[in-house]
Amino acid sequence: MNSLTEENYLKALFSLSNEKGEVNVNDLSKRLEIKMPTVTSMMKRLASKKLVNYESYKPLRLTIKGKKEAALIIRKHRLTEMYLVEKMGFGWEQVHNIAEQIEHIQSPELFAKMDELLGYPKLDPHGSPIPDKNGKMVWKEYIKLSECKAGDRVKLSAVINTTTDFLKFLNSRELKLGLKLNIKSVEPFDKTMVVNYGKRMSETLSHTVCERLLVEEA
Amino acid sequence: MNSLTEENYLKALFSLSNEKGEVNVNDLSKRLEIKMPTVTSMMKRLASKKLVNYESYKPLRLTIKGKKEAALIIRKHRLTEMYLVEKMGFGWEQVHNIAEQIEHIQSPELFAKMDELLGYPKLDPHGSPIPDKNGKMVWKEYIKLSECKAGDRVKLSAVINTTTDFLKFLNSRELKLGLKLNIKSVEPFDKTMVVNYGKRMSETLSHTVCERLLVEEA
DNA sequence: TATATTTGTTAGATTAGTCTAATAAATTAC
DNA sequence: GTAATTTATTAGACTAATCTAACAAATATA
Repeated sequence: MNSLTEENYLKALFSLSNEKGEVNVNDLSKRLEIKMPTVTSMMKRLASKKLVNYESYKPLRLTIKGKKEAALIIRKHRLTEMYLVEKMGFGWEQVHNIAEQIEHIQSPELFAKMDELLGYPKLDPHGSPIPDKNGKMVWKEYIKLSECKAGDRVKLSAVINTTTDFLKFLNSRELKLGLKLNIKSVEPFDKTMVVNYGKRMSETLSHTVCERLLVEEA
Repeated sequence: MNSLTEENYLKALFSLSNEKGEVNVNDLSKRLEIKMPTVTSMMKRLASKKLVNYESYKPLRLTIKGKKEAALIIRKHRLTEMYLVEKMGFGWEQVHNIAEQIEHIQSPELFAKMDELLGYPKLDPHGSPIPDKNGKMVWKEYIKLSECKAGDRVKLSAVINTTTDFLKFLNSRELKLGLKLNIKSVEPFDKTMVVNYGKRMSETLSHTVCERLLVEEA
């Protein structure tokens, strides 16, 4: 069994690897807000548990076992978020911190029950895939809204980099998953987009926002 | 903020105090399965946080503040047990270990939501009172079934000393809270009782079982 | 390429939470 | 009322998880 701390390192390493390929001690240190020497020593510990392949001065890599354990923690996190939103009535901007704690609960029964009550969902409230019981996780092929062009009609399918403030911003504009968006124009200077959707005929979205919205063909 | 470990000491001390009045280092040591020197040093820590009144060789006493914090952890535990049973479909014998973990979650919103969804329950699935938001908790005046006599008609209102095995035993006899029991006879030799209830016309209950069943006048 | 900067490791200290061994106080038994 | 037993404390060691300071390797820059 891994400690809560070890689980947090695994999860962070897993996420960073998916985000940017090679992960350094420095990257992990910044993500976890833990000093580099501490990270180095934890990497040695996780290496001794066969969860990480660690060699001095080389990029950090999870082993197959490490990836699986990380994915199963993320599974618990995302099932919890989905449960909190779907069954308890929380908003998608409220669930991260609670799930961050509940993901460490040791009880296969609890998560099996959530899964069952939710009808075995494939995606969490932010559109991210929920890894299956074996830790398998597949992202559908989305593109960023920022990569689309004027005239495109797309469906909003996932949101990434989901800070509370960003999610509150999306709430304020009634931007929800599943929504169809029409891109009216893209400002060449700053890549700001003007879109319409639902009853909103002309909403302006900054490039920063558009980069965090994942869409597919409508 | 108290650590998970500190919370467990507070909770154990609170429960032991309610069970037997004066609590020694030795009692707490046995309850937590932690050696006495460790308990002594934790008591000094909790004393420095004004949660426990500690004097060498004297019985341990929670301060008002310590009692309140302990009761609020028990509140989270019992709300969670109730939620797991009422909203997720777990059996009363399955919820203790999950609640034991979830009681440490730091999220007033989560427990407020459980409370709301449950309709502000006063009792947990075992009939124990749920402390209110101020840590106030009142036990109704129950007596042990073992203290009743032949001919009494009583209502089963709470169960105590609820190990998983005991709760499974109750399940196997269809013994649930709210049930009306008629005491047919009490064996003077070993205090075994013969009772009937529901469709069961003659069930024999050992003294050990009867001491763990709390009843009130039917 | 030599130097400066960034990144990573080693060494050593700190705190929380645990233990065992030794000792001391309190209680119980004779 | 002394001795035996139980209970409690002190002292010292250990692991997990963190830190800072110093040094070393790798990378970027001039």
